[in-house]
Amino acid sequence: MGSAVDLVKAALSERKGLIIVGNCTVEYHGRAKSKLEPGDRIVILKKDGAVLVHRPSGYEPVNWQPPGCLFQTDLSKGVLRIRAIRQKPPESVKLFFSNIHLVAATSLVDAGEFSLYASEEDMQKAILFDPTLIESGFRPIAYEKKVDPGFIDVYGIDAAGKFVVVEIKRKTAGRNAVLQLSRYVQAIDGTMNREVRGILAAPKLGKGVQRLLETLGLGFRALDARKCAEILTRSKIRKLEDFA
Amino acid sequence: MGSAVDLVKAALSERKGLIIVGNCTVEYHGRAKSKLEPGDRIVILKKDGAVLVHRPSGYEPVNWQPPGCLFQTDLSKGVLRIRAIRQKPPESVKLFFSNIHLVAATSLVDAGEFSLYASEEDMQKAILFDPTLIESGFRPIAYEKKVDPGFIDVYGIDAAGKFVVVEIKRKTAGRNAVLQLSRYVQAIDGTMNREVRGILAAPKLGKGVQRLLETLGLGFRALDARKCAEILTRSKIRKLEDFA
DNA sequence: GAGTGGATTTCGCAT
DNA sequence: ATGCGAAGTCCACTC
Repeated sequence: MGSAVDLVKAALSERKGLIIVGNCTVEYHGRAKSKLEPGDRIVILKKDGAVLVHRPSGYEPVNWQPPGCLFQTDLSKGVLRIRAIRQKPPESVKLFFSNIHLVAATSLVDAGEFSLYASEEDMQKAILFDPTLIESGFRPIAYEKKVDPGFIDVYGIDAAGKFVVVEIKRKTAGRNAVLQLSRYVQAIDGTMNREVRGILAAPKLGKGVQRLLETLGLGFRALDARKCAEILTRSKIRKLEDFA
Repeated sequence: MGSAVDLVKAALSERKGLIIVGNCTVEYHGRAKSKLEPGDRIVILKKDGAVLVHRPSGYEPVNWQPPGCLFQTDLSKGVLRIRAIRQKPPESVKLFFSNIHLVAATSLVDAGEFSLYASEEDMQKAILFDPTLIESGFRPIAYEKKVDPGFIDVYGIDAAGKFVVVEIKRKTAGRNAVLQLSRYVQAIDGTMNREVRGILAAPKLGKGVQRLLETLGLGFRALDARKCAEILTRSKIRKLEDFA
């Protein structure tokens, strides 16, 4: 236990990462507060001040802090105590280890690039690259256009010269997506003397959403994020700025 | 490396947890897809089939799977390969370790209870326990009352016999909270022949929200989640059902 | 099984 | 700094 404390102290002072596996309790005070009774957990303290406390099961950490924490540690009556303190918002996570199974100080090097495909942004790029994904004759004018309620994903003119507002969802579109699109159309409609159409581009519609779309006079275009990613792979367009 | 593979295989077949620190690449295919170039990472495979791939910095895992994955592993040309496969939705995370710094098979026991205080639900409970938190003379009738647009947090009658709809936010209330409250008031108003008031209970209001509230004729009551938690600590009320 | 809303959400971007 | 919306969100809960 004593050697574990030394290792922990050394690692924290050297801004190294730490992995600790052992029996502990956890207290959290901040935006909310929580208490975790004793049990075996995996704790990761990262060099940027992030904290993760993982139970043996589950995806989410039971306690945590985003990057930016300062660490304090000491040994008192056989209990290794670690405090992670955050300034904004003022929060703290306190760990009390009564038993330690494993401690590892790490100096990890990771410069590997991470690439994610088939996000909503990919769908947006694909539409700008090939506007016929929306409909024949559609010509985009702008993307991320600011209007009162928020940002319009894609905005343009159709074959007949009408304005078109496109709302993109990478998953099944629900009521909220339709209402959002509707608000955008209303907002544009109020400033234009030309007819404004709204088109929802998503892989599919939730139950009853089709009816709502029709009621509000909005359109739908089936569009799959994966296919959009493939279109981009075949094109040379990589950045949104390419369409500026 | 060979011994690491044996340890990994043994751990996975015995449904133990695994912690692996080493240099790897990661591929993800599923709802989206991603590629992570080589670098040092901390990988946790939990006994329930959860996967976490952590970089040396940051709160969020760069790749992951929620519980329910099946694991496969093998060694090929000095590369330890681990595949985590999920059925619904069909997804996979593939790890390729070229170098392993640490492997630990774990059999963690964690039965410790976790308690979280000061959630939105706690504010709701506190209001039901002490309705004067809203205003003197307020009497709650129902909570989580279903109306067309959603659920009303708390619903009751004020000192003058008017209906009151209370919308609770545990953080600063924004425009959406006001609009949500407004929709609830409209919905109730349409079914009642009595005047309906709307009160937003939150620690504070976002910018411009005060004006919006006034425009819509709605009220505001400052209410702090921490204080609600303390009130509940002093009371014996623990479950919403206690107010049924 | 799908739909809805919350989260100690976190994160990123724009005002 | 604040605000707003997306996320491979996850998760719990209702219909």
